[in-house]
Amino acid sequence: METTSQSDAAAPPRAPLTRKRVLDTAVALADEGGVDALSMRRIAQALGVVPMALYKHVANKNELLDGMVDVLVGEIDPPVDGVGWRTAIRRRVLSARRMLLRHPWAPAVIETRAKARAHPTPVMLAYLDSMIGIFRAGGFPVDLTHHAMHVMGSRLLGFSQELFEEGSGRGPEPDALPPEEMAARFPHLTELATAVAHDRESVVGSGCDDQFEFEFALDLTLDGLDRLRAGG
Amino acid sequence: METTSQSDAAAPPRAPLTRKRVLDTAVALADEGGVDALSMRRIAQALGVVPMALYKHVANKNELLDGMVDVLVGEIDPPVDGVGWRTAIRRRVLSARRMLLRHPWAPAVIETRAKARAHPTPVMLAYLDSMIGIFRAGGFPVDLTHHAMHVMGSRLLGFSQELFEEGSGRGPEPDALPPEEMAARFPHLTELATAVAHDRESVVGSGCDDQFEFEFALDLTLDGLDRLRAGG
DNA sequence: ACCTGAACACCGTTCAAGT
DNA sequence: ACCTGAACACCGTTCAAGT
Repeated sequence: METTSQSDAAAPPRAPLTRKRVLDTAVALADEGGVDALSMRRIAQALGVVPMALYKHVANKNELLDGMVDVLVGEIDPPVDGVGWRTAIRRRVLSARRMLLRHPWAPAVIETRAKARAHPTPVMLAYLDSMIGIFRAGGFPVDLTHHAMHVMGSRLLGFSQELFEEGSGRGPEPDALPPEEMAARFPHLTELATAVAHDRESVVGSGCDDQFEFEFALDLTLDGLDRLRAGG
Repeated sequence: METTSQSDAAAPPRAPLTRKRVLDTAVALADEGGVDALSMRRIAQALGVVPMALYKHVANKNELLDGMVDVLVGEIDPPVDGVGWRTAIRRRVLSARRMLLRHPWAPAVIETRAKARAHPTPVMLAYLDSMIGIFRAGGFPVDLTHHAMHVMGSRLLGFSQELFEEGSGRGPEPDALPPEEMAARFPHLTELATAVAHDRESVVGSGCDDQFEFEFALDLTLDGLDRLRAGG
């Protein structure tokens, strides 16, 4: 195959390769053919680039998947002011659902990413923080907000299990944010995490009691169903 | 490498290869190294068998994954009699949760399998049918049972989205059960499906209104949270 | 008729050789 | 210093050649 020109007027550089272009192309390919059909080689081909060129913008395929999830979280509508917590949460969750319907491969990828990484990306943290902020502004005390986030879990982003597992002794991740920056950027998340940690200061693990949270959510659901049943 | 013997007293045949042995080994390998580390070649190696030998017992890797999910569903405790619907559902869901904790790779696989297949395996159908049966026996009318199954969705088996998508015009699957067998083996499921179809006989699609179901579950959850908040 | 080794068309990623 | 082709160690699956 011949190049279009060998003169110094080179072929149009087709826009420089950027992280955003790589991630957007990856998302588009996954939308078309599912995540199984997604490969580094195919993304490169779609961008008219040699496979190795991608590695300048993403460390490896796992990090590419993290980046893709960030793109999706960015598609969720930002919270609206002045409408009350319930309307704000409801709109946000329905926006997240619309995003998931556009990208049916997303829940499975998010599920595996949440299990594989010790902690979520900053984009994900910002989403969770903003969601917590809505509950807090709506008059929910910290502990009920904590339960509420667990209850909403599977509806917030298509997760079925807990949002993020504990680091489980793997030690701090290399790309963890310093605590001060965490507190500054994600104040609601920090407040909640601090309250939870203080709550169980005498317990070994500083994380949530996942079993309790699961049963709390389950009982809330069963209560609701029972009420409907009794009401006819 | 030499064979242990060339005499007619052959090496112990290590138990004949069966579908169950293939699936159990696959589940064990996934438990150890995650689903990414699972390959046909590795399963074969663990069984001391040539890779192609597996294809006598599973059609391909996707069908292997379906079989693995069936193994997991089989680990959920059967329903208990004489305890009331609420206790029965609660125990069952908590048993499903324990299964998921034993196999952290399961939700992502179930998620992808539910999206890839047009309909669930008979084992999965039996699980869902039995769950519906508990609600019905507990006095829930069919339509409320329908909503309840959607509400419980993500807790029933770690699904986040709808349990199974509509066939979406792909036509009947080759391995679909004939309607009479469906009705005989899964009576509750059939009753519910019939009621739903009748409900929307004037609508084109015969499936559920997923959007309605999602909002129903969301509002049930929000009602419960609001009640707790108001109660202090 | 049954089984299986080699082969095919892929993968993600490394690395040394080019510019 | 930067970029990249070939190569490495894998995949799932086909298929023809063996018994």
